[in-house]
Parts: sequence; structure tokens; C-alpha cells
Amino acid sequence: MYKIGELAAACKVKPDTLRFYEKNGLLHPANRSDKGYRIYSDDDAQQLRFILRAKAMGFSLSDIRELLNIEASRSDWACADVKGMVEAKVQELQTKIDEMTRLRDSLQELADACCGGPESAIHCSILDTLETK
Amino acid sequence: MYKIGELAAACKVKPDTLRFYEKNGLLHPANRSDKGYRIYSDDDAQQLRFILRAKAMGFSLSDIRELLNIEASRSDWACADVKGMVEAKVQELQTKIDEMTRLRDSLQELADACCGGPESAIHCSILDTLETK
DNA sequence: TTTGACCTTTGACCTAACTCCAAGGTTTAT
DNA sequence: ATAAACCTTGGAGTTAGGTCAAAGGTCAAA
Ligand SMILES: [Zn+2]
Ligand SMILES: [Zn+2]
Ligand SMILES: [Zn+2]
Ligand SMILES: [Zn+2]
Repeated sequence: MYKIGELAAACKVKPDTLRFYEKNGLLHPANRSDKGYRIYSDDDAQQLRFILRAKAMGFSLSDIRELLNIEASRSDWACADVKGMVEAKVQELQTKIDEMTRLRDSLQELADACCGGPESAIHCSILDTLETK
Repeated sequence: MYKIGELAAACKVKPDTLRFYEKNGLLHPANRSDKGYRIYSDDDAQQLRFILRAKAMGFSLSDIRELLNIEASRSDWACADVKGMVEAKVQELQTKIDEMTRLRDSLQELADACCGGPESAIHCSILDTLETK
């Protein structure tokens, strides 16, 4: 059984983060002390670690809420459901990667065309390109 | 000379966007009509196109403010300054791309380990992995 | 007993880049 | 002349994931 500061320290997050997760339906402490302090169980601690691991894998908090629902009653779901979520996330990331790669290449091309020298930018091809596409 | 709605339509943005750019020091209309309407000149229109092109290349509005400063007095800057900005942006994008690629690969690995079948997720390796790293 | 480290709640603030709304004045078309 | 379509300002709301501050209650050690 942990008080909020203890669990937060153990998982290297701030107490406010745990309150935020609670407000957003991700982690409710098992109970409260008679004075109203949040008391977290070992199961809660494990669930927090689940949340943090999923976050580190790139899932949003709303993805994680879904994953926790599935985890809470695994037998109601199929592997296909879970794998589908993960693959959708892969696709989402891939789309962003592609877009950023495209931007990076355009910028690199822009940079390559500029002499990069110490003289005045009056003739700078980068500015020229931005000025008149 | 354009009223705000005309310039906005010509560049496919909303009037509110132009007001936002003005408030943020990116584009001030050349003058105002006697009744207070914003009046944009052709130079303003060109500057807006500069802004939109730079945005499409991935520059933030604060980057663009800097680019506009340079553009406004090109002779005070060197090509090296401009090229440096662009290369910093390339590096910034590259860092994000690398991070997202790492995430994508981890997720793909997670997905590959799951059978993805229609049976119950009780044995799902994805959930197992998230539960106990 | 008193200090200091905890805990509680409510609610504001942060970044980025808009987007929308309300209440009112102006211009344009019919 | 009047209605639609425009313009003005100020200020609030959006998304995501927290982070902080204020005002007060609680607990442990010296
Ligand atoms: Zn040069
Ligand atoms: Zn140059
Ligand atoms: Zn399976
Ligand atoms: Zn599975």
C-alpha cells in the first residue's frame, strides 16, 4: 500500500500525474485512508507500470484506456482486436514518418542549394525560393 | 489592395488566420480604410505567400518570424546564417523521425509476436508484454 | 509543540496554431 | 430600403498531457 507520493516516486512521475490519470479514468486508487488520502495497492502499481510502458511504446492515453479495458477482461476480446490496435498505431506512425521524411528532404534540398558562405544573403537561394516558389 | 476576406480567399486561409498572424507579428496590413478595415497591399500578399510556403516546408511560426526578419534586411545576414537555420530544422526533423522509427519498430515487433487470431486474448503476447516488461 | 513534509481540492496555466463566438458597425446587391 | 455579406474587437475554446499555485488539513520527528 502506497501513498501517492510513494508510488509516484517509485515510478518516477509526479503526484499530479497520478491525479491526472485518475481524473482521466486510467488509474483509480484501491481506496482512501480515513482522512481521504489515496491508497494504492500493488495491483494499482502494476497498472501504473502498464500505463507507463504503453506510453513509452507511443500509445496515447486514450489508446491506453482502451488497452486497459481489454486487459481487464481479456476473455471478451480476440487477439485480432489487440493486434489490430497495434497495427493501426504502426500505420499512424508510418504516415507521420513519411510526411516528416518528405519535409526533411525538401529542406535538405533547400540547404544544399545555398552556398552557406559568410557573404551577404542578398543572393541567398533559400530566401529566393521561399519568396517566389 | 485587398480586404481581409479577399486576401484570405486568394490564399485559401481564413480571415481569422490573417488576424492571428498580425497579432503574432508575422503580417501587418499596409494600412486601414477610414472605417478601420484592414487593407493589404501586393507586398503583403507576397509576404503571406512567403509565410505559407515556409509553413509548408515545416517551419514554425516563430522560425518564420526569424526568416522574415532576415528577408527584410538580407544584407545584414550571411548565407551561413540562413543555411544554418535550415540545417538545424533538418536535424530537428531527423531526430523526430528517428524517434518515431524506433517506436514503430518496437510496435511492429509487438504485433509480429501476436497470433492475431479470432480466439480469446487470454494468452495475448502483446498484453503480456505490456503487463510485465 | 512546533516545524516541515506530506496530503487534499479547485482551478488556472502551458505549447501551437488556430478557430469560433458575440455584439456591433459597414458595404453591397436587389 | 433592407437584407445579406462583410468587417471590427475582445475573449474563450480546441487538443494532449500534464504542471503549478493557493489554501488548508495531517502526520512524524525533535
Ligand atoms: Zn550564398
Ligand atoms: Zn544562401
Ligand atoms: Zn493469440
Ligand atoms: Zn495476441
